[in-house]
Amino acid sequence: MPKVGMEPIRREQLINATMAAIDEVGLAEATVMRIARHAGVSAGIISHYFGGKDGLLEATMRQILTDLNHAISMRRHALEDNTPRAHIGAIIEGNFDRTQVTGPAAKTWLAFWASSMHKPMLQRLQNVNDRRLYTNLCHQFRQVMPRADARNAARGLAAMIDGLWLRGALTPEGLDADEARHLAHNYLDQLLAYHGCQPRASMTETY
Amino acid sequence: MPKVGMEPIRREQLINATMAAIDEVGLAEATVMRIARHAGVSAGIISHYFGGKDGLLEATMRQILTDLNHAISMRRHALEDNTPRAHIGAIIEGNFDRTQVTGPAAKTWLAFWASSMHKPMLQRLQNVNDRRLYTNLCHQFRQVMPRADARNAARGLAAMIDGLWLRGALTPEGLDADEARHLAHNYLDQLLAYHGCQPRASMTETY
DNA sequence: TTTTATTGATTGAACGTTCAATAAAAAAAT
DNA sequence: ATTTTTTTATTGAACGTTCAATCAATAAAA
Repeated sequence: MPKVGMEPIRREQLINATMAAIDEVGLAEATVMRIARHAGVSAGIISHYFGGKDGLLEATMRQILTDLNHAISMRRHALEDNTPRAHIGAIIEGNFDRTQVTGPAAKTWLAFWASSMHKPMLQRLQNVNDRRLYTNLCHQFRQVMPRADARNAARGLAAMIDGLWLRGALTPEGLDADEARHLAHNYLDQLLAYHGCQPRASMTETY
Repeated sequence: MPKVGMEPIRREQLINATMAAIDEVGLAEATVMRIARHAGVSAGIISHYFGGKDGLLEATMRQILTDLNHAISMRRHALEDNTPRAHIGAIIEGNFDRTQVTGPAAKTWLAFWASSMHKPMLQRLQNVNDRRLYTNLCHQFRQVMPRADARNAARGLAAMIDGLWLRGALTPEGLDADEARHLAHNYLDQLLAYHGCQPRASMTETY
């Protein structure tokens, strides 16, 4: 079987297998053997390509964060108008991208989040991502409200997004992405309404 | 050392030691030996009083949920007025009780939450607690808004509370409980304002 | 003397990592 | 074209470690 140029293929296989294994039995029982079996390779190959289990887990988390940021920036670059509402809306939409919220990636993300409390490397990755989200939100809010208000709006919306995400990952039925987006957008409307911004044309209900 | 009636004392010691160990090194590395050392006893005693490590972890999660519910219902019974706003406010305050949000209990709670995804017993405990919070919020909201709105308000506020909680447990500095309460209360005000309720006398800022 | 509480060495299972062996593909030599 | 050599990719058994659970031994209290 050995051909040249297997490395990128195996890396992708193993990262996907890691998410599948964590989705299946959780991080604690996602052993190298189980992950390798998912990818259809032997256990030893993990150390060969990732230096060890920790390297594979780190690479998997990087992949998830990369995908998430990609989903967000794609939507932001596709915007027609440059209003803060549009940008923040795109951030919300990106966070609730179907590929992110459904399936193995969501549970893997939550598992890593919890694990990052005591693993410095994961914590670092988490922090960088958190700060980017906060900074982006803050920058947009500051264009329509004072700085102190913008900071609180950014923190509130970030908490709302995470809360919806986490509840979605935990409910056995999985996240109702539409409802989550609805709640986040309405919260955004409420935050902006206090500063004289018009709500969107559609979806002006109260909840 | 052996005296009669040690059981309740040891159980409490070991549950507290479990939280301390999880706070220190995380659930994955909270071994029975480390927990026992924290409590100043030997490892074997855990199986004696809890039937095994799983029994101790389950008892610890029960304790945390009991404490949380206690903090909430104490505040609700101490209310002077019976308005929905007051009750929901008490639920918020209870959730951000200092003893809950600070220290070992918060990180232990988050660790269990993540772990509950793949451990049926923990998931059951989590579900019961979640449903109680949602039911209580829903019941209060329904007194001032239509049922569909109340359901969404309850889900939104529950997500907000969890999001603030989780972000607090993960930030190295710990949760700023005052800011979290502030954000949650203002979100509550916004939810109620749409249905003709007056905001609280104080704290009518926008964020 | 009997009961209750506790210890800690031992056991067996499970884990991540390592590495010599293997096999296929690619390159070089004939 | 065929054969030989080299390189690359992969395996899986062996190793050392770590963990939870067990239980005979022990010691204090009743």
